[in-house]
Formats: sequence, structure tokens, C-alpha cells
Amino acid sequence: MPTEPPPITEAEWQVMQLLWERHPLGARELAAELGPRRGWSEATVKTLLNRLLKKGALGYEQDGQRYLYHPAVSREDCVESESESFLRRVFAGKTSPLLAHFLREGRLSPEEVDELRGLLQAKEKEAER
Amino acid sequence: MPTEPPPITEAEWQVMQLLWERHPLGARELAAELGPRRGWSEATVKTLLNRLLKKGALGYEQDGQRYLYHPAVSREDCVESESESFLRRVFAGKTSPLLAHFLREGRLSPEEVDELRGLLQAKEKEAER
DNA sequence: GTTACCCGATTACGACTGTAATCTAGTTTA
DNA sequence: TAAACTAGATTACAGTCGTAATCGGGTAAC
Repeated sequence: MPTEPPPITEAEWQVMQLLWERHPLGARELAAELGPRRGWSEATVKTLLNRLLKKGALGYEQDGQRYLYHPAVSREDCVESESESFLRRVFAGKTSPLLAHFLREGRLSPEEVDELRGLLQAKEKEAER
Repeated sequence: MPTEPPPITEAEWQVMQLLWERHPLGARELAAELGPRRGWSEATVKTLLNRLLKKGALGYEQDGQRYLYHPAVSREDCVESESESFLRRVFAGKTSPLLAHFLREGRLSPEEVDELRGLLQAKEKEAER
């Protein structure tokens, strides 16, 4: 069973997403990337890093006198737990209406449609069993 | 354009879900239903009702000396705005991975699979255009 | 060796949340 | 009519969040 990840807030997700893509990174680099695109001061980024450390969502290795941060929880686990809570809250736990909603609203390339068809077929077989 | 619904918190969603299903309802009935299943005191339910009124998410009609509450924002609008924010936060705005995730994780009846296949086909045609 | 600087740690602070208790004014009851 | 009961309005209060400024200790530069 994957360890239940700590709750990650909206602002913290931004930090995590970047670190899941690319790590390790120092506060400096993180701030350089996130600051402009989120309108955050460097201080704000540092606060988020500290909170994520405290939650156990990040780890670090010392690099001279600074830290190089890296994720300590997997993206999959976080996506999973956030998804579950969203599903429960907004769609009363029923997956099918959720899928219908996003299928209607989303824009999908033909390739994506194809991939999803594949997954649906797999699902179908599984249901037959 | 549907009016942007106010942000609804986790606890408030419970109240809204019940009222979307069945309304109008008095604070008494709401509390009778939500209290047990959420472990809330009646006072808590009243607080939530007040906050939702203040946000404009609920309306009421006077019934003697009490209120009968009813939704003032549509479930669809709330679902939509909550879904958008979830999609952005957790799946970086990309619908396809979201669908793939819930397709993999969810349990679907054969009928649901069928319905989804229909939606997929519609999507496909739309993409061809 | 002082001085300026970099960086993590600590503190700040108002808004929002979850969870209630209390107040207050009308209503029912003895 | 005084006591008890409703039910909405107001107040409470600790924890979290977004957003930051400041502190303190080590490092580099002069």
C-alpha cells in the first residue's frame, strides 16, 4: 500500500509539479521558474518549500550551504489521493458521471481518443469477468 | 455565460449536494440528515447554511418563522468550476491523462462502459471535422 | 578582519475553514 | 403572563493557506 501522501495545497502543487518534472533543484532555481509565472516573490517560494519539507512531501540533499530539493512522495500517490477526494466531493464517488463530464467538456486529439478507446475496451473485458 | 459560482468548500458541498437533490428544506431537516452522517452538530449545519447564504449559493423562502432553503447556483456550474480547477491543479489542464486515470481506477458497469463508448464516438466525429 | 551577501529558519498576518456555543427575538405552553 | 422552546444571527476559536518580511549564521569579497 502506498503511504498516504500528505495533503498538498493549490500553491504547493505548483512546486511539486515542477520538482516531479525536474529535480533536484535549489530554492533559487525554483523561485526563478515559479516566481515569474505565478507572480510569487522568492520569499513565498521558500515558505512553500519549508512547508512541504515539514509535511514530508519533499526531501533535500545539502549542496554546500544550500539545499537541493527533491520529491519525497510520488506524483502518482498525490494524484490518486487528490483524485479520490475530488471524485467523492463533486461526483458523489461515482466515476461514470465524472468521465462523462470530462469527455463532454474536454478537447481530445484523435490519438488521445484512440488511447482512451483502448482503455475502455480493457475495462469492458474486465467487467465481463 | 453561466454566472461564475462562488467557491464551495468541502463541508459546504455536502449541504449543497443534499439541496440539489431535494429542496426546499429547513435547517432542521438538513441537520437531521447531515448531522448523523457527517457527525455534525446542528449548530454546525446552521453555520454552513449562513455561509452559503452569504456567498449567494443558497436562497430561501420564509415559512412561518423559519427558512426553507434552496440552491441559488446550479449544480452544473459548481461541478464545472470545481472540475476546471481540479483539472488544472492535478493534471496540468490536460484532459486525456485525467480520463485515463479514472478509467483505470474506476469500476464501471457494462452499461456505463457502453454509454462512455458512445460519448467517445461522438468526440471522435467532432475531432474529424 | 570587517562588510556585504546568500540562504534556510522564524515570524507575520489577514482570510478562510471546520466546528461550535451563545445571543436574541418571536412563539408555544403551562 | 411568565417560562420554555425555536430558529436565525452573531461570536468564537484554533488550524490552514497565500503571501511575504525579517532574522541569524555562514561565506565571499575587500
